Amino acid sequence: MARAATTSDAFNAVAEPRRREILTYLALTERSVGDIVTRLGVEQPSVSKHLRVLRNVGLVRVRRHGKNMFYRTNAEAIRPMHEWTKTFERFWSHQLLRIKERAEQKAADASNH
Amino acid sequence: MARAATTSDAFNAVAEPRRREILTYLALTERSVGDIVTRLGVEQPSVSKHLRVLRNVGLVRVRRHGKNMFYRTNAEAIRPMHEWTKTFERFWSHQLLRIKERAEQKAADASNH
DNA sequence: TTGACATATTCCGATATAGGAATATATAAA
DNA sequence: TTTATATATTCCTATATCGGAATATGTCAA
Repeated sequence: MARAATTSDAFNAVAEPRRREILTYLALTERSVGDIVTRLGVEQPSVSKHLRVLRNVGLVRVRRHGKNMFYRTNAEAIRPMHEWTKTFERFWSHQLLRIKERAEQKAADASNH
Repeated sequence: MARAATTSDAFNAVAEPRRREILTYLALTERSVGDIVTRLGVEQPSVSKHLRVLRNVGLVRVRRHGKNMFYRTNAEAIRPMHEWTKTFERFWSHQLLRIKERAEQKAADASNH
């Protein structure tokens, strides 16, 4: 067996940095493929292929208008990733707290020479 | 060029479902490799290889105690993913709001027969 | 030192990429 | 209908995976 397909879920699709850039760019407004190409400075076929992957996992939606295809981010599809990472939030808070406490302890020890 | 290495960053490492399972399991307490093996029901070499990847990107920390290696999740390394997904939070809220509004409008239209 | 246990690494094979180049498809304009 | 523009797809190749099987490494105990 090989690595899971990029189109198997949002986690795999988003592992590619270019695709994250595209999602960020398309979050506010829909954009044509040409706009994405000039914004990212990437070859057009490359952009189309990335969009294909994003579309397959529901991370973007498309609309045709004349010769143009307008893509926009479907934020809802990012939500499961947010939820998963969120479950670790309390742990990094704890870690930071412990680091802070240790630093303060150290400072107190130092002032008591 | 091929797909980026799983060890290139947290996004790539976490794309693999088994590795997400491991991180979840190791979030609360450190665990030995053997514990992970029995918990996940996966071959030991497979677990060791996943742990290797997670370790390379800083998602887990290790400590040796006798014959055992105890791994624990380093939540801090998940934070960048959380931050990235968080930037889309307001968009899915908007989308949900729009869906809700549309549903209410539809209900109102229906009641006005 | 030898044996037992815990974990890591290597070798294998099938598979899926990403980018580049070339080309195909679709729509509008002349 | 031909031409131009926008986008998508195909073909190519190098590369990195994942799981399984076998084996290596490391540590403790007798």
